[in-house]
Amino acid sequence: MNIVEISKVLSNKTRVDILRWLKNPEDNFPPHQDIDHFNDGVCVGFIQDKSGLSQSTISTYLNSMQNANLVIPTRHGKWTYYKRNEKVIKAYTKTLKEEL
Amino acid sequence: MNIVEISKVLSNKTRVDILRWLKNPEDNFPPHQDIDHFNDGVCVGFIQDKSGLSQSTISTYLNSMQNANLVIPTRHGKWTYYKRNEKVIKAYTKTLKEEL
DNA sequence: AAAACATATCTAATATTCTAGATATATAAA
DNA sequence: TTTATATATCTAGAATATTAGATATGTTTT
Repeated sequence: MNIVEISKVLSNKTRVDILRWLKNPEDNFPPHQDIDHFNDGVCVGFIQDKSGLSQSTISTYLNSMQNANLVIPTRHGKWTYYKRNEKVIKAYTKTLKEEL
Repeated sequence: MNIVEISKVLSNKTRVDILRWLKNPEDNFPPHQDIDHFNDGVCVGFIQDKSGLSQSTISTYLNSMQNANLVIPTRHGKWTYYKRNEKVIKAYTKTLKEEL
């Protein structure tokens, strides 16, 4: 858990938005077609649509968020679903509260 | 209190270090000459020495931290002292814990 | 008033980030 | 096995961040 690396992720509004959207997928995204739940998170396409940015940009963002261990990807067929890594997110906010 | 702006400040190791040093000035800096306390924080020169970066760089950093309301400057004679803005720092960590 | 000192601002070179289009890869469908 | 679809990666131009030297400003000292 790296404060500077995670802070870099959070220094962009869209990436903060994505983390927030993923907190309540039911409220922020339409239901998936192939699976009837958000257990593994939300597919890239939905996140892209909601953000309004390009596919490659969102893929890059999600990759950086994954490198910082803020999200966890799961492949289902041709889709990749991303969900929050609550453990790391909690560790980060805890560390900030204690050490900042 | 702007999450993205504050996260930008925290996305640099030196700036995070500065905030931490300012938490315990007595432990991290030599005593000031003209005033015998750290009530208004630490002068720029000490922070510069400790960081190892140039005067202009540290001044720029402190300015960005001030713009994000993370630190409060006070002028004493020819020195500028910077101290943490605990109110904003706390608001930030609280918001992150609740909303992230 | 001049010199010295601390800090801020200006300027510029280099590095990094942002962002999208093009292309590659992986999977599913026809 | 060709075609379509979803996502990842590559490439590159524009924007922003990093950083320091030079210079300006404000303050104190002589």
